[in-house]
Amino acid sequence: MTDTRTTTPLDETDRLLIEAVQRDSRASLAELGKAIHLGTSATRSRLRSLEERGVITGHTARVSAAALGYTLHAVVRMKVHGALYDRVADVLGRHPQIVRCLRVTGESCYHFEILATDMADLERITSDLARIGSITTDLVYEVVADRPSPATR
Amino acid sequence: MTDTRTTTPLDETDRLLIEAVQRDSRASLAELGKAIHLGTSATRSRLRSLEERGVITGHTARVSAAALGYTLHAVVRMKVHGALYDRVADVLGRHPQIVRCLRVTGESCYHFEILATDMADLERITSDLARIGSITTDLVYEVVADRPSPATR
DNA sequence: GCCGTACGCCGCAAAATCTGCGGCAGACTG
DNA sequence: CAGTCTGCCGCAGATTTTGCGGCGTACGGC
Repeated sequence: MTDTRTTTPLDETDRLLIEAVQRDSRASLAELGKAIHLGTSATRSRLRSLEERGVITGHTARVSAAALGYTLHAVVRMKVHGALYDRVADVLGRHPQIVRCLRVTGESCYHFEILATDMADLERITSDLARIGSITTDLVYEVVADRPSPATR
Repeated sequence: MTDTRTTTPLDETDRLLIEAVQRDSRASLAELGKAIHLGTSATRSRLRSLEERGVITGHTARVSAAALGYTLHAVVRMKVHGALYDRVADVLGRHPQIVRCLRVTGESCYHFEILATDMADLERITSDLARIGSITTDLVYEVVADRPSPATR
């Protein structure tokens, strides 16, 4: 659920800070501060504020799926059967390898991205999905781009 | 391009460390160390090793697209026309709001995820894509799940 | 069995960073 | 013009990071 509270809008400095911390979330406050031309105290208070307002929702490491042993990466589109919408959450709970799930308009009701160690592993997950909707599975050759949301106009 | 160097495989401690730093990449070495039952020195050397081996590819902040002013989130599937494959990189260069691009098997050759401030903004980008392939655009109602790759079996 | 080497972890001390707080300047209000 | 509020600075103590020496275990050669 998206938080729609109305808070102070982001100023240019906030946006620069967001881009800096998207580039390297383990950077020190001094380094982040350099990017926004502020001292460490002000940088810290802005960072805390962005976190508390829900603009920054967390700090995470980007990890190579291949290095973790996932040789397959699939995109699955699904049209849910009948009234089985609430079953989606169950499936997500059962399969942490479903790393992304979007509810969308159009022909398919859901888009999934799945990581799998091999075909059997992938089929184990897709067959579970197929119990609640009709699916189309595409394999990913290459992640061409995966980048942060642009924060500055 | 995926790095396919053969390096030492990940042990259980590496995988625990990966999960810890996926949970909070701004955590201190002491905190991360607690999760893997090691001191700060050992934690640091393992973290550095994972980074150097390309297992951890970076540390980044998760940011709410809505808070940045993106009211629309779209998924676009595209079948490239003729020999226009190399034009995809150009389009990605022109539009930072295309936050994800996957090259896939099947009917569509590419999957994109696009953030837009409004319909006009979205159309500006999709019409650029439409110049190199036939596209299908779905809007995202909700990001149901977006989580890190599972590192432990 | 016994040495030599390599690897991974510990612990230390110095440097860097974080944290909480007081103070100050500019904006806005009555 | 005084009062208040907001946002930034800078300081000092606490915490964290960093680089390095040392130790124990595993492994291979002899």
